[in-house]
Amino acid sequence: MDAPRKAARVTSFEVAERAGVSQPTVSRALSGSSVISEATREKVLIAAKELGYFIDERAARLRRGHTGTLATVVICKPGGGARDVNPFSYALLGGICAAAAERGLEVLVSLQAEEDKLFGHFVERGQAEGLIVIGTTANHAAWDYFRTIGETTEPVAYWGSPLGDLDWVSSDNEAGARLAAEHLVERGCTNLICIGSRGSPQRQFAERANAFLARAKELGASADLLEIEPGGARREQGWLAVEELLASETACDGIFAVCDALAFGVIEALQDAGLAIPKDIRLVGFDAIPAGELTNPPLTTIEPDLDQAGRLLVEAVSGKGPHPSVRRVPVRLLARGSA
Amino acid sequence: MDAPRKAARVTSFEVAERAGVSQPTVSRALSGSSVISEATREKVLIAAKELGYFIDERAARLRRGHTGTLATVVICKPGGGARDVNPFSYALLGGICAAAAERGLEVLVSLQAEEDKLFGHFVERGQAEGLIVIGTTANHAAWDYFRTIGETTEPVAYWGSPLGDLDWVSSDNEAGARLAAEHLVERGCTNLICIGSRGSPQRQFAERANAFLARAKELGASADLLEIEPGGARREQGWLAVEELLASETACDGIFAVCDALAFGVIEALQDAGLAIPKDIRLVGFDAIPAGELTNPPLTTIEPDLDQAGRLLVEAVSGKGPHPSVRRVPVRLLARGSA
DNA sequence: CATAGTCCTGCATAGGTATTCAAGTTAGCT
DNA sequence: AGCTAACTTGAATACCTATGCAGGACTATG
Repeated sequence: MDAPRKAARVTSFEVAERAGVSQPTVSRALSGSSVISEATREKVLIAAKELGYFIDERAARLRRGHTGTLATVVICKPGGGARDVNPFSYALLGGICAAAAERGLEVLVSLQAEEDKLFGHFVERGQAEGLIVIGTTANHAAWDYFRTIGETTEPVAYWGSPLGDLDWVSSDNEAGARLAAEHLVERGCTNLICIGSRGSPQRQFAERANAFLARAKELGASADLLEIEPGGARREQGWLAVEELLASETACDGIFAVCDALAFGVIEALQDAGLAIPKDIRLVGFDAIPAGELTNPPLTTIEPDLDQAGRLLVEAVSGKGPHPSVRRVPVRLLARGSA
Repeated sequence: MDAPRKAARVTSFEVAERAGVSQPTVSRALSGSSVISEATREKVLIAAKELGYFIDERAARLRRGHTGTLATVVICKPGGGARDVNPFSYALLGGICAAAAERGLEVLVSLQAEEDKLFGHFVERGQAEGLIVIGTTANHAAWDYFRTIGETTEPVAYWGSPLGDLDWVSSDNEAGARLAAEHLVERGCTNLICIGSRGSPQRQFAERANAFLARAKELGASADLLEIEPGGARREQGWLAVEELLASETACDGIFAVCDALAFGVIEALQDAGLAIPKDIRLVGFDAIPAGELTNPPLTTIEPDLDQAGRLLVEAVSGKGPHPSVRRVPVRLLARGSA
């Protein structure tokens, strides 16, 4: 009873016939780049519009041999899946999409936690020319898998790879951490605590922590690391860290949390303890996720240039040459209320 | 000097040769569904693994005639682009991805604000079988465009379409708004204000506002609408609405903001005015975006079941029949601190 | 042993575009 | 007018897989 909804595709042959030219001419007229007389192109464009013709990307890509598409895998937390993604990953995804659009590339996004059929293989299956891997570093299995992928010759770029000698892009963690230290010291803090981790797989966190501690000491402040349990950076961990800090009665008037998610927990814990931010303790985060505006006080944080980040990632997988390198995205201090 | 990195693709013919069978047999062995002896399948799988063979999706899709892919367009704010997306859209995207994965579908995501080459046309160009449109309703040009798309025979589903008689899915706005009214009245509020809009294109907001006002009055409370400027639902608008409310000296002990983003502005404005939440005024939002946990107090809100939302959207574009309908996603009240 | 039936595999082809190669046309120049 | 060069177009084909169809091998049954 149901009439078949799929109208047969309009092909370039039909357009050609209507325009009174050959199929290759249609192809050339529409791809635009080729040498085609303006009159002919006009005819073809009109015929195409009249027939409602659209290039069949399936065929075009097969023939062309490439797709103009860039796959982005957002590694999710093992349990949570696509519903529990760090807002920073989404912000970064925005930067990637913007950069890809600048270059006329499409973006195929996969939010995945467990390995399965859909997990990667975009490049091998000819669906994309490059692969960008972002997301939580806490999913070891996923990172192991994508490390393997990257060790083949495929163009893969990682945001903050936790291991291997692969191309990866990240915020300029050291510069950001130094900015945080300087900001706190300038505002009179003398006893600083860095809440973070030096252990794998949080390589980025280690960079931030080390640079913060070094710069703080350089500036004459005392500075210690309060180590969180490695693997993931969640609000609860920030909360627990402050619990520990207060229990130990360590002197502290300034805290640097190596990522905003931790900082959110810090705010909560400090307020639970009746401490005022920034009066009693100043706080700086890292990542500048938008939700940082909502806390009370709003979170002062280090903001990476995500447009630049997107560009570097896209460039890394679009470029031809085998140039393994680590690229740093510039950061700035985003002063809001907490420090 | 650079050796060409692109190794020529391994084709099914090469696998066939190595396995001592024909190309069609390879195809059948790998697609799995067909009738192939176990011994032959084994041989083929081994040969494929040895050669590092992957199906060329470009060719497979051309031959097959479909792609197993679902395009999702996130409509962005005209100026902001991919970097200024409502967190709710991302949460919804998570639900869509999860639902698509359940069905073995891939998701092609496009974050776009301006109409250009990449703006849609996924289905027409044979890149996807269905199109899901989500995102801000404030981008009129974009919605106009996608309304046109939807009026052709293509399978398109919208989240909260502002116009037309198209398939669309949304939260159960009326049920949610009633829950909000009941919650506030149960807690003793008698003078309620709804901050929202009844005007197009925010059809969802109108549903929420109307249902809230009706239910509140049903319960014997006074309830009025404080209309915001239509188009977009931003924090600043919530802030301005409270300004206006306070200036008018309207009695008010409970506020329902038709979306969380507005509610964030409400919190800020109330606190600026020295009013305590929930002591002086109770507040309920709508959407349950994760950032609502961070405000002080955390935002009580209406939470739609986004897994269900994803499933409905995916189902709407995967299904065959032309069944224009509006589907409602169940909601629940997420009681946090603000009411 | 013959025949029907079942199961598996190979042959041939379609799917729609981009590109190579060659041919046709027109313009430019002496 | 004659020749060359530049420009434009068409014919044929490759890209790689999935599938309709037919045929071959093998089993079971009479």
